[in-house]
Amino acid sequence: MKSTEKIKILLVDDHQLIREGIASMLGDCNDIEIIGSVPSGEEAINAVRMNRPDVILMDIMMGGMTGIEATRWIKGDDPDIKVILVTMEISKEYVSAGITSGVNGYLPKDSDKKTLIDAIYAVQNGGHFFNDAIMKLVFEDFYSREKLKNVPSKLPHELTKREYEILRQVASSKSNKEVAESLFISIKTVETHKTHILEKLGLKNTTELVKYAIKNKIIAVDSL
Amino acid sequence: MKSTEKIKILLVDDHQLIREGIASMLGDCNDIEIIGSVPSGEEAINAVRMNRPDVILMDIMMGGMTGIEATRWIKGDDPDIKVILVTMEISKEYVSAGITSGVNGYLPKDSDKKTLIDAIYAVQNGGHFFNDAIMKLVFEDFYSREKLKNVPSKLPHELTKREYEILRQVASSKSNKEVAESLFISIKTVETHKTHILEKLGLKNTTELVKYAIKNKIIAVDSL
DNA sequence: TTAAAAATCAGGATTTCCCCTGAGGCTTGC
DNA sequence: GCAAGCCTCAGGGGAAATCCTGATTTTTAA
Repeated sequence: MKSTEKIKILLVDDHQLIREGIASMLGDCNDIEIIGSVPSGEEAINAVRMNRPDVILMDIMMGGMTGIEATRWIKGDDPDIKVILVTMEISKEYVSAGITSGVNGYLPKDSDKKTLIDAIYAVQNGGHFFNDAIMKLVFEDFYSREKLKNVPSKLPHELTKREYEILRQVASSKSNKEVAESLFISIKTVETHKTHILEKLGLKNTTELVKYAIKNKIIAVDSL
Repeated sequence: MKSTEKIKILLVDDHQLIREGIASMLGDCNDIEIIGSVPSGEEAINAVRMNRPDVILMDIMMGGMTGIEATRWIKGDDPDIKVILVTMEISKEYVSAGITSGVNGYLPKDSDKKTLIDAIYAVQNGGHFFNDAIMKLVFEDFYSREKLKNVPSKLPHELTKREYEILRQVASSKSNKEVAESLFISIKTVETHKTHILEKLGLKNTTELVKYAIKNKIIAVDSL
């Protein structure tokens, strides 16, 4: 990039207030130009095709497509476009997923102006930018993983042992029939158990049951 | 620990100069008492059995036994004794090895007095202490590993935008009917899309689709 | 001991899912 | 223009899931 050219920024966030806040933060910066401001990942993808930005500042949690998903899409079209994810709360899962999808930076929404501009310059120059809180988060995750190798997971006995067994199998994408065969019981019994499980946990259907199982570490997500 | 009792420290380093340097740093601290000062890991283990310290400040690289090895021994006898490793240079291997063997803190030798005392208090209160350089080191390692994961994949857009929209909604536990209503299209269309999605992604049914969506951060697990 | 909870199963009704074939309209790229 | 891909919809059918009521046996807990 020639030094005379401004860094072109695209803002993506479903809250207009946030977008305008960032825009005003960057307003008096001579080297930076905001070329677009859209409220969703879908529109971001379109905007990028219309007018290619250098750096995208994007929220993670948005109405439709997540920032992660949009990043993957955009990077698929043009890997040289830099993406900085901006988020309310930082969570380890999203940091690592973000890095895997190729984001170049990660900022909390309460970052100050200097941090924001530093981040933009850093990614524009081919580097990456993750603030201390995020590095700390990744470290804490590393620490707990290294330290807590063999800790037996305990979970509240909301469900009976049998129900728990059914839950695990159903969440592993087995059909009622397959579960029945695997446990040598009737399909009708499986159905009854399943009804009880959904009742007890306040869930609607099997898909919510899968999410419950993943959330509570009853099954692993990578089992695919 | 009663607040009237001092924190009992054991110093372990094969350089007497270092031990005395640390001792003098902690000399005027009323809450801290140095109960021992030994030049090797072996002697540290003996010293611990004679007179139990609360916190051990130990060098990593020593003549015989390393600080890592000594930590493992000591923690095997009494896991409640806190260990802070002190080192000349930081290296990723030693940080991770240290954490695995249960150290509670990790300091470079050029730490100032305040940092040293902060670290002692932190581990004494059940926490851990790793300075910024070490967290950064771990993060950079994490970053490069995560980023490498992405390089070979480089997968094209497997799904169309519409299919992603369907996928997102289905994975959010909506029924075909609900998805159809939300998008103002026919249930039959939703079914067609869904069939295509399952085909393209090599999935069996809706539960696997949910897991795929979670794994790829298309939906969040905590949306329950 | 007795009551409650858990685990098992059935019949029947209704809905939803999944798959198949086929097809019309639409935009995009060559 | 024309092929290709995408989005839309339909009919039909089999499989599966969901929901209901009701029941028996075993296990657990009060």
